[in-house]
Amino acid sequence: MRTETRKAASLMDVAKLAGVSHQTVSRVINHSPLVADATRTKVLAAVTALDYRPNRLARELAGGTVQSVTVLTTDTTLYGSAETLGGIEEAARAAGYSVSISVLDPDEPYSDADVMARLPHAGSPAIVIAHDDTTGRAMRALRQAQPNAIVATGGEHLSEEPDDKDWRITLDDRGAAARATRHLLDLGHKTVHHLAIPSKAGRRLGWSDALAEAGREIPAPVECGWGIGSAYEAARELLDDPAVTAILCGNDDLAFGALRAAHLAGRAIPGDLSIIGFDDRPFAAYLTPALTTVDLDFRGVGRGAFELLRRRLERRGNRPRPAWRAPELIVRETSGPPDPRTSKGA
Amino acid sequence: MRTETRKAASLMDVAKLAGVSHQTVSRVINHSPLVADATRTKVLAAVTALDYRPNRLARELAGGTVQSVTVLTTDTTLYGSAETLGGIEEAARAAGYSVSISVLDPDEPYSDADVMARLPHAGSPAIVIAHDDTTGRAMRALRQAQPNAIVATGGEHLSEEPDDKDWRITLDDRGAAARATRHLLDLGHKTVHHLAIPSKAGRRLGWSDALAEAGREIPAPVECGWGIGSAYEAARELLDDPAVTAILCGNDDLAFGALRAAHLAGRAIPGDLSIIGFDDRPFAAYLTPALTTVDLDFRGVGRGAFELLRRRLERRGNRPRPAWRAPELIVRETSGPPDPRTSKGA
DNA sequence: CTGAAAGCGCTAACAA
DNA sequence: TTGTTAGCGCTTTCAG
Repeated sequence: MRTETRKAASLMDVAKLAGVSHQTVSRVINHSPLVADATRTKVLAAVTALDYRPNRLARELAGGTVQSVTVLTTDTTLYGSAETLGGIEEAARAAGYSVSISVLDPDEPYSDADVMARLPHAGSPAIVIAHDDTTGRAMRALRQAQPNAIVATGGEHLSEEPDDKDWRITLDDRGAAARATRHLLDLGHKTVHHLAIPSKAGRRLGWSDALAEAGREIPAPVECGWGIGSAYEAARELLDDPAVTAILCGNDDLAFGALRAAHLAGRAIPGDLSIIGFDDRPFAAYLTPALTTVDLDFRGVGRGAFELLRRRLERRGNRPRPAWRAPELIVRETSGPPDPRTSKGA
Repeated sequence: MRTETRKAASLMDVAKLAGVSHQTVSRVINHSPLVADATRTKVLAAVTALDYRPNRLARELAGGTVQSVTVLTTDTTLYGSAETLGGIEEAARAAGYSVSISVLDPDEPYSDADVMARLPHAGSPAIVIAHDDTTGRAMRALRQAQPNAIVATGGEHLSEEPDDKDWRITLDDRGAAARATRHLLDLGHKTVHHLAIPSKAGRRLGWSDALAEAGREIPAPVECGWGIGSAYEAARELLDDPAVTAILCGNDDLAFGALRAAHLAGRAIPGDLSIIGFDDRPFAAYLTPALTTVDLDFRGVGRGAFELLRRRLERRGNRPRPAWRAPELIVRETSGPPDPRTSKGA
């Protein structure tokens, strides 16, 4: 049997037991060097005896010391978000910060005030994982209200501010998309189609960049959701056209759906159809055939975002140097030269 | 241009501007009925003018009113965890609570104190998403220290306490595993093999329950990790034995890996091999062939966990009645009768 | 209906 | 090296 409901010990309780002032206890807790060893020992004993643990709330309130971040996103399940969140949490915990999350409904038209209301108090630090319109808007709202306490990740398109780099972390998915598209072109495809995620992200831009640069026809991108199902439907339609020999997908889930549609349409991969995804999720290597895709280091970006935020808050140093992997095309089995015998159309 | 660094307005500021005491402002904010309409109007005007937003920290400190939960888990990426977290957040936000997360390393041998240190202060409420040894241990540590402020989800096996139901939410994955196994047996399989997730969860028990009940041979379960890769390796080995005609997998990722291995081994599905997963993740329906699996309502469980916690904290009512879907076997294309022509062995 | 006083648990600034 | 006095922004309790 344990003592169940005894109130938690406070600084005062420890001070009394140790026969010192509460301030001295505070010093010990905070590793101040200005405490005599003997005193420290006494205090520490009392701390142990009472199983004292500092109260984070009181600490933050009194000190004005921020030790927590709120992360705003629209989905805890979306791969990129989940990984980014994991990275933030990892770095935050290592630095002694706590992290709260608040998820926004992608379909809700939040006002600036709505967004602000998600924070524990005015001016409290936040990181927004920006990847769609809603999170983009949230980012801008926070950016206006508390320039110093906000950092965002993802979605290049979501801001036009030039000093962007001081408070945002982005992955160069635009460049990566261009490289992936060129890879397909180099393989001999006449053009590349695009299944787009709801985010009007760099991927879409990079894709058209590469096509334009190569002087190829730029087909209309097909708007999909985030999920497999939407890509499956979209691809079914797209594949009615035998001239479609290559598809760049906005993420691995879309590629997954496209793969399924291709299979059902009797298209051989990569002979009849090449498919490239984005994210390099764990399943990508285990699809049949294994998916060519772009590795995106969301976890690293999450860590970087936290570091950037911390530096702004603590006003020391400046932007951390990137400690995450740059996007990289992982060529596997779903991309290859178009089979001349099967290019029925065009 | 906005005013960038002006300190946030406090209750006092509002009070001054409205010409009332800060106490009255507090009443207005908290919707106390004991305020004259005229006063309320004045106050509200001041609130708007100053863009006042209450400080959650101060509120909790002063009132002793808890408005936040900490969620403990080992992985933000694992499907079950991510969904459960989403459910908790959803319910928590609706109730005006904030949610923090803290992730534990599955390989770290945490002491009870380590676990407690993850909370903002002694006695603060927590929900642990328990699905492996580490989270199970964390659950027990918290359970001892603050019986009223903790609720856990998942992993039936992780506790032996009989009054369990008062502070835990579990899904009957044991029963579901038994049903899935029987489904396979009914289809004509002699026995069913099992690819096990690291959690010694009900799934494993249900599987052996059903086999024992039917008087069949119970093969040794194959220990896998959480991921596709581990199942792929395990299945490759398992499939060397032609007598293996049915595999129940601990989750959909494992089923995914097994599917890939089966494909490479030249096994026709479901003719040569039946595979069943767990979770009914979005991709399950889009695998080729589509995966037979068990729908598990993690999100609902997350919501339920929060509700249960809240009731304990607010000491009102009792256990909420389950508002989540019971596990259900979704039969798709990977389960079928063994093809007599191909049962080379046994 | 409203205000004044006290205090949540802690840190900061100063004094001793 | 230590203690004292404020006060963070709010809620609670008690008087008016």
